[in-house]
Amino acid sequence: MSKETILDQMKEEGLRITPQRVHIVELLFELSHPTADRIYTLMSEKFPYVSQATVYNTLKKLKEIGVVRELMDGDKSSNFEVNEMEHWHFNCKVCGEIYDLEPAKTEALMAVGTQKGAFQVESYQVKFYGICAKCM
Amino acid sequence: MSKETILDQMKEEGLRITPQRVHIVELLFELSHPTADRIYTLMSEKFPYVSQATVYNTLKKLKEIGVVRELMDGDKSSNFEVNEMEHWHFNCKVCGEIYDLEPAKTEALMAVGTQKGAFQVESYQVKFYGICAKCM
DNA sequence: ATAAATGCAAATGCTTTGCATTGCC
DNA sequence: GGCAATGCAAAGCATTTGCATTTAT
Repeated sequence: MSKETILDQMKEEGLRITPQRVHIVELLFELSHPTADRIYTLMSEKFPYVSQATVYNTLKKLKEIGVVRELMDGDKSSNFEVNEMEHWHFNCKVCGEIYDLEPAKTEALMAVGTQKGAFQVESYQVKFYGICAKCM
Repeated sequence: MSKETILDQMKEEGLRITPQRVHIVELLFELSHPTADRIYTLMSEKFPYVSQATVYNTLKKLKEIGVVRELMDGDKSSNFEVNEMEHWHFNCKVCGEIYDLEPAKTEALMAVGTQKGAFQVESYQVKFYGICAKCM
């Protein structure tokens, strides 16, 4: 997915293309799993008067139209990423970095989810925790 | 794991056994993946002056000594469970209920986590989202 | 006796909301 | 021109913290 694809998608969904929104999309491509606050901080360099509300609301809309995913990890603040092809995540407990991993066969996972035959699985989330190479 | 096991574990770790804590442990066995607030509400029936701080702090300590697990799902408040044998979860998006599932072969999952040979995986989390039988 | 746990209230941190103003389409 | 997006401030919610009092050991 490219910046242009996302902007097109936004137009299709009736969202307006503002300079702030364009820059949020750009930052989503430049950064690795940024938080809303990290985006806000970097936004401020280019748009000194940008508000957190704009960042949060924009990310929410982008999530709603399906071009952005939110990675939620409880008490910590959410991380965001462009909704590319499916993948899993590895969270380093030392540096906090989030790494992308190739997914295992999804059919196998879905089968687990559907065990007992009573669950209509729409999605699942797999997250690994540990220590990354840099921190070992 | 039984209530007594947990209380023993608490003593071993130097935690004091108070009536409030005993009841929190009992509720953890009676309820299905309760939130801190749900525990607090039910606590109030038996201990009208219990505070949220007591519930939150106790759950935190129980987590620290490893007898309780916290299921975190982002913006929503956390759910808690006794740390029994490993299992996965299914979240129903209609009723919000959390169901326990048998885990698939963990070795396979660990292997995915260790792909690229650079991650020391300590734990992982698998969660399914969808609609449960009751809600279909 | 003493160190930890409790209850209360205030504080925190992330995110959302209300509202007047601005600016895309 | 009309309606959505912005910026600002205030509100919301879950959770944590400080502190004086109580209580388990």
